[in-house]
Amino acid sequence: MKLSKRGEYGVRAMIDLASWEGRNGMVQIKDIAEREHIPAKFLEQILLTLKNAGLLQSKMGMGGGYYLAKPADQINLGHIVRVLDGPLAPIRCVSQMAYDSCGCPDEHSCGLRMVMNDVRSAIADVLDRTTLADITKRVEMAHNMPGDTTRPND
Amino acid sequence: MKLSKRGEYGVRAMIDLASWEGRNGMVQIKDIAEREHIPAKFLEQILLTLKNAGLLQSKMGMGGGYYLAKPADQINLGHIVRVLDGPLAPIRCVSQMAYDSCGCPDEHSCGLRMVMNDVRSAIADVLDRTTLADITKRVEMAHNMPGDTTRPND
DNA sequence: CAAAAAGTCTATTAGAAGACTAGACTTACT
DNA sequence: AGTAAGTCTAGTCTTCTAATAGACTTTTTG
Repeated sequence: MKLSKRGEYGVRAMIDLASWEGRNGMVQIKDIAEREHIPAKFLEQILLTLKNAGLLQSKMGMGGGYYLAKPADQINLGHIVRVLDGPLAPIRCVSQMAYDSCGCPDEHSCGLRMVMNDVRSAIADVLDRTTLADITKRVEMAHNMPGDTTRPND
Repeated sequence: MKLSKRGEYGVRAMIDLASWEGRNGMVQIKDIAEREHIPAKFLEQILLTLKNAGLLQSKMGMGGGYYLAKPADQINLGHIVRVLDGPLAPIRCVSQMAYDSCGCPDEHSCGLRMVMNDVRSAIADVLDRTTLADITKRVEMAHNMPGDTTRPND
């Protein structure tokens, strides 16, 4: 159940980009790489993928860089993660974007499928409802008031 | 965000085992392997792991086999998946059982961490609340009444 | 126009993880 | 003794991950 480095770096970069929205959001790869501690060449690939998926735009040449293709409140994390890490579904037989039979005799009465469908929904609920704007807002709040914003479990 | 084959096979096998609870729940590896279409040698390893984790018990020799170490309503899927696939957390900095710093300057105000913590909770909520007994009940119900028990998305 | 500063694109690679497979060994029943 | 189970260790083959390298294109600016 884990997010790859590509996914992690991609989301980090998008959050970084979102934080520059408004005040001329043009940002260079190497600046993001430095701030977020991401290998620049790897980040390059990731941002390109995100661009091809329509989530980013860019400008070449001096003074160029990347910027969000849409306002931060219209980009959700589900989209970003799907582009970089593939389907959210833990198992292909409950995925819409990459459905594949898991070979059980009757999907309708497959116990594993029922639960994994619930898991998929739970993940998608969180990720699809959370926009980059939501995150920058939460980060903002965490800076203002100390106290735990997360509760590690598991 | 995906479940490995080990995890998938393990859960399938446990559900299979649970369905034999009561009527002398002793089942052989190769029977499970056949019913669930799992390579027998691979399943062997998986069941052994599950046994060492205290979720299964077994008996050697003729007439032997595996059976649940506890009643089906006291075994939840979260436990099974953690044993076979490791932490549910998508990223190590929100995992209790395998915490590791993700290297961000301040975890308290890390946007990625906040969201991934929500995801972890969402996954754990589903998996930790669902027992093998719940599943066999749902499967039972699905057999009785047709109609969709799942709603594929994503 | 040349140089520099950006992004673009393709290929390669070292290592790890995933998904098995093989085979020898142990225990228990008949 | 023989057979039917589970136990345990190791090995293999393939795919994926996480980079890295390097050549190329576009744009600005001196």
